[in-house]
Amino acid sequence: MLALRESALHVLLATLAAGPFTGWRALPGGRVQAGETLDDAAARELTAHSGLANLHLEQLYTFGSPERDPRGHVVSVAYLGLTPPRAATDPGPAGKYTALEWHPVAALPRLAYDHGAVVGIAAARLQAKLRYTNLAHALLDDTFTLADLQSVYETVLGRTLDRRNFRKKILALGWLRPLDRKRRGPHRPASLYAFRDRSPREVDVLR
Amino acid sequence: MLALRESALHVLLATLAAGPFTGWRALPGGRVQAGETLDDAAARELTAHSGLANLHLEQLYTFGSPERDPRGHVVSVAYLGLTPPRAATDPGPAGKYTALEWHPVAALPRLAYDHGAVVGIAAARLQAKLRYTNLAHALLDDTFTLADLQSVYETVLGRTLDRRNFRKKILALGWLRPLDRKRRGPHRPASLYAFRDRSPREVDVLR
DNA sequence: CCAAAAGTGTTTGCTCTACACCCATGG
DNA sequence: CCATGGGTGTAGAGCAAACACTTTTGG
Repeated sequence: MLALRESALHVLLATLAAGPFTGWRALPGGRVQAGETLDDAAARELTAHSGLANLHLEQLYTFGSPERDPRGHVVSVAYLGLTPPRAATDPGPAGKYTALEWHPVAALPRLAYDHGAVVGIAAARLQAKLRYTNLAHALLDDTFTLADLQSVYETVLGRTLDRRNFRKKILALGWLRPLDRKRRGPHRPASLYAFRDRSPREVDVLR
Repeated sequence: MLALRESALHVLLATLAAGPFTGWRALPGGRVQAGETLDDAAARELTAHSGLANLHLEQLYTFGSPERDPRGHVVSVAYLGLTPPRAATDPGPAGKYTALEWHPVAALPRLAYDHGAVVGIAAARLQAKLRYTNLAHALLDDTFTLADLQSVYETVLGRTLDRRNFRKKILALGWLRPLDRKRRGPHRPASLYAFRDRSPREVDVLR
């Protein structure tokens, strides 16, 4: 589960209460139940642990090296989840974990199993898909300013973008619907926007 | 396993000798063995059935719908394999299959399980990666002409490309090493090329 | 000498990039 | 009125697309 908090990429980590890595941090997860789709299992596990629901979840990669779990040969199907800011608060302890907390990806503790590598692959996938899809919607609340949206791109891509060029390009894509509302604040109010459509769209680029 | 034969995308299909889909066509595969990586298992199965070895193999997607196999809940990790023309001959019957044959993807028979969908996802992945990686090397023999290479792109992308622009762009990438040999034929001989490096490279494009 | 594929440059339009100033609001 | 972030246009460069003729060989 990835989210942006204070302009930094964060990942939701669990503290393990049992097993060979007791006390270590790891990605939350669980087993597929009989008669259940992999997608369903990922959504069920996520909701059970964190209360988060209805978020973007997509299959990431399947890990099956025999030595990844000291207890035996386990195959794990990793999922990439994305959370908008309003849902990205620490859920606290739940079920089999003694804690569930957001950690900045740039400064992670050592993770149990091969989960450190999993986070790296997830971040790379997010960065790649942001370049050619409308996936940014999954990291934003329903309404947002263009500055918010630009911040998503800048944080994930790891560099700054020219504000005028960004606005031109992103508006030309036609993905956004301008709202009649403004976000008030200490300075000039910013126009609010929403995505017209959250279903996947591909494009030729935001470099 | 995908390959290009006579300028058409083909897939290697097995004819099942047992099970609920006896006589149907399906993608060749098998079970992971104890102590074995998923990648290793894919390579082992491929070699065992077809004698093909040392080819491009990458994880494609993991399928786990409970209803995909009538015998029970099976999770399959699908791999995308690519074969150069010289290896893409029908391997004939082997092991648990009564036949192993290349079929054009454009006119497939009905496949067992959900394998029809798997082939569709594989073709889409191939098309996407051809656009931004040097993956074409896996579909070509060691030496080839620029016309051969252009044909790979045209076949997989499904449209024709301007010969002059194609040559300019592909040579500008620096991926190719010109050889001192020519391919003789009924017409003007064509210069032969090889890939300098078959390790994965990404680029901004061949549209 | 004919058929067929190989080989090669230039022009045009478009897209991306770089860049600076005024505006609206809260405090 | 001041500080701060919001909002906007244009000019130049680089890239992609369109396009036709000559060359080389085998038969």
